[in-house]
Amino acid sequence: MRRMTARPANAHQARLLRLLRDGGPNSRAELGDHVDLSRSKLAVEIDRLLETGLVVADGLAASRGGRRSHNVRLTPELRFLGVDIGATSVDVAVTNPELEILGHLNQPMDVREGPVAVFDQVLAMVAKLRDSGVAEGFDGAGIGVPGPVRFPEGVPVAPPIMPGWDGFPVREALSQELGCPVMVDNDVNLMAMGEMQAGVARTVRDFFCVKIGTGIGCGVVAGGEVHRGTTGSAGDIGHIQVESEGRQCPCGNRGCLEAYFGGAALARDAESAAREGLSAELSARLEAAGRLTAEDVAGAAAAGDGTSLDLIRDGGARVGQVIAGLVSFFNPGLVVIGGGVTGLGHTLLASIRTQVYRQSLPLATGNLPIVLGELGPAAGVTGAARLISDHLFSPA
Amino acid sequence: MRRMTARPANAHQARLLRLLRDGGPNSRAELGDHVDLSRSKLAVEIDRLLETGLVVADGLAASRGGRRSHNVRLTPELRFLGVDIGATSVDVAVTNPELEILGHLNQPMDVREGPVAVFDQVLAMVAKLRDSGVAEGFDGAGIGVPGPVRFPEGVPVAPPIMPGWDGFPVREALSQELGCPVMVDNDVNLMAMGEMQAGVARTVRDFFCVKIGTGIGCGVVAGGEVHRGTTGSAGDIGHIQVESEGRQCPCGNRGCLEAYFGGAALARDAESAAREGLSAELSARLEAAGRLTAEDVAGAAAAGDGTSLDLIRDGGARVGQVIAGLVSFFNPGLVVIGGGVTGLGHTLLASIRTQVYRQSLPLATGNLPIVLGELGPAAGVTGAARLISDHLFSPA
DNA sequence: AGGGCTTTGTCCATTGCATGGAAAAAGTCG
DNA sequence: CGACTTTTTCCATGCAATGGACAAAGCCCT
Repeated sequence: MRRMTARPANAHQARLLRLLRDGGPNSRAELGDHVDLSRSKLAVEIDRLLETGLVVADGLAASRGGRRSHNVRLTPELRFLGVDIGATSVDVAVTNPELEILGHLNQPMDVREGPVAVFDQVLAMVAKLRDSGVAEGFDGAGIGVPGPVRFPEGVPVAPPIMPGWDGFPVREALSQELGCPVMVDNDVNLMAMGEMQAGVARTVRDFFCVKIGTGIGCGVVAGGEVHRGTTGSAGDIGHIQVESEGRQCPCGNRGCLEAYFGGAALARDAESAAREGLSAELSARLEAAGRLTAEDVAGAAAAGDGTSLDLIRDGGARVGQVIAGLVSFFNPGLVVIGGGVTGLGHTLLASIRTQVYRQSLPLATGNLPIVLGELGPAAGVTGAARLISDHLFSPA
Repeated sequence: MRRMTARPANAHQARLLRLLRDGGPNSRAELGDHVDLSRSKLAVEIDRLLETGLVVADGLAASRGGRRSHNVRLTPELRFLGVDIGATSVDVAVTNPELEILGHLNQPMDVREGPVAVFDQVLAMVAKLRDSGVAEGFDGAGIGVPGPVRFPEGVPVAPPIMPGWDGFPVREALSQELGCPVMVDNDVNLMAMGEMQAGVARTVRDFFCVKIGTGIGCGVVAGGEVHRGTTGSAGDIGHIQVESEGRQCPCGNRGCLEAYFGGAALARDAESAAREGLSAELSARLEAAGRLTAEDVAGAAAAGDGTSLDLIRDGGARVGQVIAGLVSFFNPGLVVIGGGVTGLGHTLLASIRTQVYRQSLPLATGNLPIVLGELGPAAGVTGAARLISDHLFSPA
């Protein structure tokens, strides 16, 4: 099947494409209400978009009191691929032009096996999705990796938890394999973009998105744009110190946030608690599985286990302590909590909120919502699709 | 004298004005190398700027191997006023169109006396500068205040250390008095803009600027733009917690950074040390003056007083601890340290550096300069002039 | 059904933006 | 002095964008 080749020729066309993508109106008349252009000029640009094949006519709109307007829509055959590589699993999804997910696969995986093995697995998952019929090919792909990325080149740099990936040309390699444009970013940045596209952050321009998975990271959005920092490592908050002379962290320092909370720390603390006999619930689960995970703690907490609840509350307080400082610094309009451990839910959220509202200045927290992400595992892949679509829907 | 009335008519003209302001070339030919325009179009835009009176012809440039180019420059009579209101003093300065300071006054003052009294003092200082002949009138004024500002309206909001200023229409009032356009911002933001205009941050797009005066604040610049946050309180880092269950802070919390360092905390700690007889040097100074200030500590440290050096080192470590976290979060390309206590100089700087380089991730600190501001008290007023000049040199 | 009103889409003349080429003006250098 | 370079102006041309006129297509009311 022939894929998308054309790109918008100017800013107006890019604007129109994004409006159509983001659930704006799709009648020519209403589009005119959103782009500051005369009706004549608008007609010209839409006609050109029709010529490129990026949009197609789509019948007539309901009347607004006069002649009915012609509808247009993004060519429905467009397909974007979103890939979200985590520390221990991969998500792959296919979206339609409106970035709605048509098919989604998740598989366990270990990034430490290196780029070649991971790519094989990702390509197999892509093939499976293709076979399921949701796509015959892709017009673009976005991919997130759990570490810093030199964004313009799409190459991971010095990723602590991804040995073997340093300098691997992810963008180039995936583009070769898929035969379409590819963009690469940090996984937390994509989560933030996902929540901005289709989740809780749709109307906010300054926010951050704390992702608590195996480790802890944070996507930073300033003025509607992802802030990546000078070397692409912005948002790397897992090793902020929360306790001087505190616990030893694998990174070499002491008292890091990740030494106290995150999937890894939580599992470890739960296992010690179980071994010390502090919780019958956790001990039973440890007995059954041989090891404990964050999900076990979540389950035990849901069953009313006090030790698990304490672990979650303590962890939330640590995270809240860090977030409180960042809120004072950044003054966001929203804080989103997401990632694997959102299963810990409202116990965690309450603990974070308490800490932030107590520690930050009233002016910064006065009207500051702190909420769980809406999209769960779909956030990353949606953000990945948004990343490449933003790229393709911008002037060539 | 007639003041500037015209504004650039389009983005090209604005671009040209800023190039001329920021020490770019001023021959027509070289300007052409910097703006992506044909020579014909460039000539048209420059001619229009000449008509508006914003720029004037200025002789011929040296030859670059052929016909000599005509020079242009910003109308040299343009004058900007920069006002920097601190907690305990005011700076007022007049700049030429290139934002170079032509006259500068500093006077002690207490913001707590309220806007009316402070305005009287500022206007008297302005009159004095005017009488000195550096300006007959002003084409625009920028003013910084030590607290959060609702930027579009130019109104302080809920400023903790400025009772009586909440909601006071600073922009409106000053504009009335001076008869020219006025922009208002937080003082640390202006310091950051100042260092970006004429100081150490000239070539950096992501950085922050920590101002340690009576209190501690931070100007945040992302992508070359000041980040003000949702309510204008971004950079308010003085009350980030550095010690759980730590010292009581006037803000109501415990363990805030400002409870440990900053002009106020340093003076207080020095006085206790003196009373406890820990330092002969400090005791002597306390005896002499009846109280101690940050300058006394700086002086004692310069004289080799161990207690003072310890106070500075401890404080620097606290500040460094906070900055380390913010560096991980924001991944800046530069950190600037400024404000009143820069007299503490390299002892402070070394202590901050040690802490940051030890605590932040290598990728974020690998090539991260941490330096003292270059401009000292001129940073704020230069930033204020830049603020209003950016405003006036943008399309009407 | 018909007439008046509204909305939408197209056509067209006009204006302004911007380009690139030609030619003139003003230099340098051997 | 002549060949070459750089800068500036001039001009024809093409594209961008507007707004007005008008036709098409709808609504609603009588």
